[in-house]
Amino acid sequence: MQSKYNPKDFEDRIYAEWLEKKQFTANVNPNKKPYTIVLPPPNITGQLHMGHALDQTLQDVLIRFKRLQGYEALWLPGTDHASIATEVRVLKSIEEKEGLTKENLGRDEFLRRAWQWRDEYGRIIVNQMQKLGSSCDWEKERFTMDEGCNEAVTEVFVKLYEKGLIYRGNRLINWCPDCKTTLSDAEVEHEEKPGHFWHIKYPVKDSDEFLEIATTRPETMIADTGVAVNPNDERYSHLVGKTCILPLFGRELPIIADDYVDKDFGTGALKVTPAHDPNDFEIGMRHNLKQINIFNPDATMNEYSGKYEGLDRFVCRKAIVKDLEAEGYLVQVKDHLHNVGMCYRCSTVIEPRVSDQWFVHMTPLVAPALEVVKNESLKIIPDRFTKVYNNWLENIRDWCISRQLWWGHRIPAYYCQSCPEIVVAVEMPDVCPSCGGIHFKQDDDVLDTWFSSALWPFSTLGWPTKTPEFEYFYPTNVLVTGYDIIFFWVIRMVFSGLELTGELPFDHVFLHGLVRDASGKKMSKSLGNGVDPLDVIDQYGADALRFMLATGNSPGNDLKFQLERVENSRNFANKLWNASRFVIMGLDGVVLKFDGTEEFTLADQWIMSKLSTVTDEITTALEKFELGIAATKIYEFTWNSYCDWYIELAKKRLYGTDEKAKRTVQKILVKVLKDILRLLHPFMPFITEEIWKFMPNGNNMLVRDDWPVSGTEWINLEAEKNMETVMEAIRNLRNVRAEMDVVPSRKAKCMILASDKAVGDLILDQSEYLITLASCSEVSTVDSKDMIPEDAVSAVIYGAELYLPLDDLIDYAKEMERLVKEKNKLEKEVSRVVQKLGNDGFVSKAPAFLLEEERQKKIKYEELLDTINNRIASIAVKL
RNA sequence: GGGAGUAUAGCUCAGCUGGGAGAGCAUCUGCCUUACAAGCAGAGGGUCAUAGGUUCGAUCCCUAUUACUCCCACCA
Repeated sequence: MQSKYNPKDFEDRIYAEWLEKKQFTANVNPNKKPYTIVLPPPNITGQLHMGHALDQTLQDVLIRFKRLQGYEALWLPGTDHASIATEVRVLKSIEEKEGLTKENLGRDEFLRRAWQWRDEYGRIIVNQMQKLGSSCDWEKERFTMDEGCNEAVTEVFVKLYEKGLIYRGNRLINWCPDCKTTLSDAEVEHEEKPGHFWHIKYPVKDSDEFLEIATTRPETMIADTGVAVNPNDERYSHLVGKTCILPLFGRELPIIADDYVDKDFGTGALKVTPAHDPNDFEIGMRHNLKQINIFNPDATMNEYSGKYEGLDRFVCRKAIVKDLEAEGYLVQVKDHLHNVGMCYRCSTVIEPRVSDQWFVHMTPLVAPALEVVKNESLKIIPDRFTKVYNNWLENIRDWCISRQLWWGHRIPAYYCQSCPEIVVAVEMPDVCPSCGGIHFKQDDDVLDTWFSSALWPFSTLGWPTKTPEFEYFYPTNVLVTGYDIIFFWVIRMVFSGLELTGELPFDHVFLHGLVRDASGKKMSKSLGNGVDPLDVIDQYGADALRFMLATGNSPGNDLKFQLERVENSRNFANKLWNASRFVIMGLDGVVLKFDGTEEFTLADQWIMSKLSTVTDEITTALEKFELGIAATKIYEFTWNSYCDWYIELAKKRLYGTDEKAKRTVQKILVKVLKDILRLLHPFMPFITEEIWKFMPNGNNMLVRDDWPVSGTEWINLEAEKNMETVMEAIRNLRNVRAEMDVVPSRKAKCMILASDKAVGDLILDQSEYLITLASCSEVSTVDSKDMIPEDAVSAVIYGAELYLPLDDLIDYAKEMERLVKEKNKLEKEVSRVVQKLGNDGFVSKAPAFLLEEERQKKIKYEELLDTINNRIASIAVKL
């Protein structure tokens, strides 16, 4: 093994071995319990970013943990066709390279290009995931538009249609004039933007009165078909039922009364534009108002707009305002902040429009989805997002699922060319059931990309066919994804799974946050602040990146990406690498198995006891999805307990001549290291696998069925306590020496003056560690102060004073300073304890163990303080 | 207009069921001590946002306030 950890030497090779030995392949296996995660399929729009790396790291930690625990663990990978996003990207790239448009290409050629795109990016994505170490079962890789998923989508559409849950309706929908397609409500992003309130006079017919109307969108007046006021508004009640004249156009508009109108907002009079505003649409329905569509698909004005025809909507707005002003209809203009809906893909302002579309009828699907959260069969982590989940479902409207795009699942609806009949079926029908006609045309539209995503947990396992895989692996166990797609995806999977399979698709949702850059901004291509996971892997290794991502934050919180933290993780890997190297080099190829004849030292008992505890804690943390806690624990145990202490404590025996002692310490070193590798493997799979090869009996791979069990028989609190005392002594000695500026090479005698004989004996018994770790030349006990030379400094622990005679090296002023500092600290502690114990409330109400603890502390601190005070007194005379 | 989150060391963040505040980085001091300078040893640094409340006891629970962030929402 090389002295520097160099992940490039082995990461790719290890991954290839895993694949070759089919370590990630999951099979139907009645002898094992299944554990399933389906990967949130990345969009094939481009390369993976740091957010994906986070998402996948969390999943990989969980799936590797379960695989090690002995589950038949399936992590099913795949990619998403991402209908609108991909179509936009592909078209843009074609336009840039060849100057061709969608229309130039035609549907078939466009689709051919899109599939090419998919193949290319699908490969890139798989490669990236493998670099990261994702342990997916690649043999089961899926794509949302592959044959099986296609079949599932069609089947679902037909089924839901037949059940009345999908219908075709003429409704007001969100239209993106740039993408030229409808969008669901979830796909519209709202942003508050400064705008204006234009107050316009609408003359009342056969009168010299005017109705003053306030609007933010004057251009839509072309489509006005009424004016509404509140029925209780006395200012206008005499006008209800009359007619007013649309300025500039002269059309007559009925004045109606509707409760929707707020008397106190604007002027209390509302122009009604049923074809281009959701509220007006509803009002229009109630009052039978005409709908006039005034926009072309690209949101330029259409033929209804008279002289404004052909103008862009915003240009038209200016023109109309100018004309209104010129003709004296414009009363005033006010600044106004209002919410503007925008396309989540291209940020173009959405145009509400009436149109024939396909919808999912949501009401019947909502109740079961709410119920599973209420009765806790579905748990969302962290819990606070259940509120978000509930709130969305409670206010949901029907889901518009048809898109005027080409890249996607084509809607299985067939229009008879001889009569108005629409047939929804898996295959194109032969004969029209109404008129007997034989010519059909399939609906041109495709489905919302999230329609197929909603089926992902089961369509990928073969559903609607009840394959053995589906029966075995479904329902899946946990869904890991970002909180930003709760609406788009998580909820839709839940209600789809419940409706179609009768089961929850997963019982836990584990949500993580977004990855931000070091200054807290969202990473994005347009801002250019994205960090490419591959670059980081190239520089620091995949394990370092993974470890940083897994420890960076707590569930549901955003994570700031900091290279220093990756570096720290890399250093940790290096630490482990070198510790392993040290252990392995010391083995001289001997087979090591505990045989019951070993004599364990205090240090051995201590590390084994700590190992048992930490194993237990890590297992529990992982089961509770507390990955950050688990990672921190293994980090601390490895670095602090194992490397900083145990290896140092082991060295003397390891280098010594006592063969038996040497073998014992080797056995412990190896045992603990092997468990560290197992516990760390979910987080750092590459390095742990690589080191594993060098372990005795490490010829198998580490990946499966090898999670350590916490050996409770090793737990030894007495040993832990005693070892802590020894460590405390060592720390104090080091501290004293450092404060006195005594170089390590200068060894000193250590004389123990024990007030508690047990402590004195313990230290003396473990004195070899004071010699190796605290630069002591020899250690001895003394019975009284008289036996200690004049020029000595002391380290005080509970139950003993440790004196270091340092002769000329002692600077008493410094020593005094140190002692006073220590004294102050102790006085604070003592007064705190005294106060606490003097509090009747505490004494009578606090739990007994705590009371006892405090009493012990009081005794301890008072004794320590006493000792320090004596020292101070004796030094004072020397100054 | 509703809802949520965050506020802890100079920076980035942990802190599980209330019981003497932690890590990494940065800073200071000393060390090439035969696994590791991507290291070792030691040190400094925090009225846990503010004000109340509950409690014997609050960083943690409750209320209000402030600041920042985010989500949802058809008042034109």
